Amino acid sequence: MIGMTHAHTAMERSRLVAEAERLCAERGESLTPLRRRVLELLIEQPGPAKAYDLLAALGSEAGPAKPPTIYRALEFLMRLGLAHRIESLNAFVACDVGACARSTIFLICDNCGRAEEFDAGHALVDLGEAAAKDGFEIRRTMIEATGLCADCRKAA
Amino acid sequence: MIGMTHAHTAMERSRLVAEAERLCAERGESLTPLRRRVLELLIEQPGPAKAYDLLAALGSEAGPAKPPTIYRALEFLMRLGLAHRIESLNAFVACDVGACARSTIFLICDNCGRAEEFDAGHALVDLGEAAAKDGFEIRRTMIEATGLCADCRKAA
DNA sequence: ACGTTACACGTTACAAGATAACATTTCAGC
DNA sequence: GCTGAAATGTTATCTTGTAACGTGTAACGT
Ligand SMILES: [Zn+2]
Ligand SMILES: [Zn+2]
Ligand SMILES: [Zn+2]
Ligand SMILES: [Zn+2]
Repeated sequence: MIGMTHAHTAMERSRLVAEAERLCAERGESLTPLRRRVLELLIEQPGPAKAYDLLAALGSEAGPAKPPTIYRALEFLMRLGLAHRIESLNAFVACDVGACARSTIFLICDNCGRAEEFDAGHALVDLGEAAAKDGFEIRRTMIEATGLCADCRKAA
Repeated sequence: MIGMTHAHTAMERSRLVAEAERLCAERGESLTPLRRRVLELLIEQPGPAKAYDLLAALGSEAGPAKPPTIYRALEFLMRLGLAHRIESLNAFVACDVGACARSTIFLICDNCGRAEEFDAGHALVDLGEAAAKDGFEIRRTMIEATGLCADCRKAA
């Protein structure tokens, strides 16, 4: 179900979309109406969105859109770093910090289901160095931590 | 396809299984023939194994086993930390370092597909501290990094 | 203007991954 | 032997993701 609450203010939302426009222009890619609509849907979500829920939300009177529609749009957005896939949830989120192409860190609340995109400072560097000692060259790192968010901790 | 090569020597394999026996005894859980067989299958794999490939490998003349069979065994093994799920691959591996229940780090080679379980030292601690500053209490962390393993780097 | 190419998007069909619900077996403890 | 809990078997279904091919459209060189 695609909810009514919003994770971002209207101002933040338009900032994110404007930022996406700028990035696409810079890269010579086009943020078509469909892609833009999917990005907006993602931004409006209070938390990670499932592909088939997005499909339903995209749909018209003619019924929900077909799977390739949404997966292609998501692939595009992810290629530019405008959206991320949360592997442990099979769900997608709009990038909250500005087009991370290589590595992402999410803190996922077990209680409310929200996913907070996070900048871990040195954690990534340390991991890269540790892996290098082992001969492994990291290209991309995905970190998904689960636990309790600040709000849910207060509530409990 | 479940291959013929082995990621572990026979000695390592029996050590891992013996370790699993010990852990189950300690926890009052039982490593039934089925669960043990699935663990052995995982250990024999050269890399992450897909659930349906394990099913086929489990199968008898009566055809492949049914999905719940393998998913239940995997759930058990994962609950004890004897197996891990690699989210970005929808695949499973035997634990290589001894029953990690809370957090795992994998280095996944884009070229050969192998997944190396890894101990990242301070990376996890740093992440936990950084998240705590944000009010988030981490319970479990999953890290999946992709890149080139030492072998594939040499080959290239 | 015309064909060509590249790209986005539509549509159908299917593959792959996972679980719900209920039946059956097994075996320890009474 | 009976009973209850845990493990396993079985059927059906659900969710998630892709392959393959067709259609529309705009830019490009001729
Ligand atoms: Zn991001
Ligand atoms: Zn929460
Ligand atoms: Zn482990
Ligand atoms: Zn490799």
